[in-house]
Amino acid sequence: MGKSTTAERILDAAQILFATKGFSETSLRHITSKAGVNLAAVNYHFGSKEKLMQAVFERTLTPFCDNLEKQLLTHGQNRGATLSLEELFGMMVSTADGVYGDDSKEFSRFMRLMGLAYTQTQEELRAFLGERYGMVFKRFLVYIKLAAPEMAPKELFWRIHFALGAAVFTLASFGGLQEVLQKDYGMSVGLPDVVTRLVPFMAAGIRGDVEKES
Amino acid sequence: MGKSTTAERILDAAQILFATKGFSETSLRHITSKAGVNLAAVNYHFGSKEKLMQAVFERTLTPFCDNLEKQLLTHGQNRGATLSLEELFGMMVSTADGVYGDDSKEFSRFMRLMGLAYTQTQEELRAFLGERYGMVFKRFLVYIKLAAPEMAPKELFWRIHFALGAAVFTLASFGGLQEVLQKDYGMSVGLPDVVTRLVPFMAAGIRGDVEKES
DNA sequence: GTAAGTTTAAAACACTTGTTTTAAACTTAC
DNA sequence: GTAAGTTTAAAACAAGTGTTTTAAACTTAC
Repeated sequence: MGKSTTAERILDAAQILFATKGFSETSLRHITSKAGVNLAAVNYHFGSKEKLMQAVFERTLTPFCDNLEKQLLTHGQNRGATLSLEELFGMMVSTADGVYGDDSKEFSRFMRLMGLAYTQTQEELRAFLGERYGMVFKRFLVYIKLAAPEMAPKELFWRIHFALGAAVFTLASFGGLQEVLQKDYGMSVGLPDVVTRLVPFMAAGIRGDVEKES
Repeated sequence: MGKSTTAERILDAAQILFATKGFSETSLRHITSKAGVNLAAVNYHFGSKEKLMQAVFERTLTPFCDNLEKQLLTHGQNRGATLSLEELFGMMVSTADGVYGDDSKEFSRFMRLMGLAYTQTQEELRAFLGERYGMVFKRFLVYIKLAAPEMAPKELFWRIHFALGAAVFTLASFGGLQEVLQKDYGMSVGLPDVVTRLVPFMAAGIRGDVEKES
């Protein structure tokens, strides 16, 4: 365990603390003390707390997006047919799996981090993520449109955000929900369990297996 | 505008600032300066920042829950048949409508506040809300269970939270999404428009018009 | 071994935070 | 008018924040 560099240990500690307590609620002194390094080291390696936050996201978001795009291109070209919604969302899940290996705890942690990035008001961080990864997101949206071609753009727009909300909200509050489920139902669940339920929910909602009653 | 009491002006300012910036990111000095009152007034009337947060939620959550329960009881007894998911969610919408009148901006703001209460790590606030409004929430869950009787409890638990996430996320970021829709699609929508799309989405997702593929 | 880069220790900086206190002024009710 | 309650002003408190600086020690590469 002594092999990791100071910068890596800072990133590890920061990722854990950010995910569990939020950004504003986590201090640099808390991070460095958990990492077992000196306070000055964080500014030496990253420059500021803001840049440290960006580095935490960059470290795992970059390989994730690279892998996802690779998968999208190959699967999109191999078969002339369009990808289904389930296949698209499943692709994201398997990509995340590939990046995180079987360390589902780290995966869960980063998912919560993504939720916080959306929910928490961190203007600079949001700008950074948008500028850096916005294109990948938009390219993914194109595939979703292809998977639901008969739907009006306006309707699809809202349904995508409904589905996105379901995912972000659930993953962001995953820890809390886990506790409730344990206490009230006496059941325990892991993140993969939830994700496999989440994907069909999103797909069904977007596809809209809804018969109008009015 | 000079009619409102000091306590009310503090609550108003706090509600707006909490909703837009989050809890930790909003200082008491920011609140009191926006409210145009003295800093000491907040501790005089509420005791602490934590109690102020609770008071903000209590002010609008209490009438909402009271009205909802009243509606649930009358509609549940009048007809022996169970209420459908669409009817249940529609009941929440009309209850919110009744409490907030046509001030859709305040409604949207409070929805975002509810989202933050779930997402943001505020242990004391979560405990307070659970203790104070947990029963109403559970009673509502019973009606949902009756509307989807054939589903496993665990599965239903998660689908409810998926649907909840879709609602909270969408309504909370309604203002931002409206802008995007206007800019990218040249379309404008009102809150009722979105709600009428949201209710079927939630109902379809929970009911689970999904065929298992594994 | 020398130089460059890294890490630590300790302290200080300027600033913000929630909270409390003091005294004076104001409002309301009886 | 007196008393109780309210609100303000201003200041201080103790604690925590991100950031910077200093000097010394350590590691690595050439």
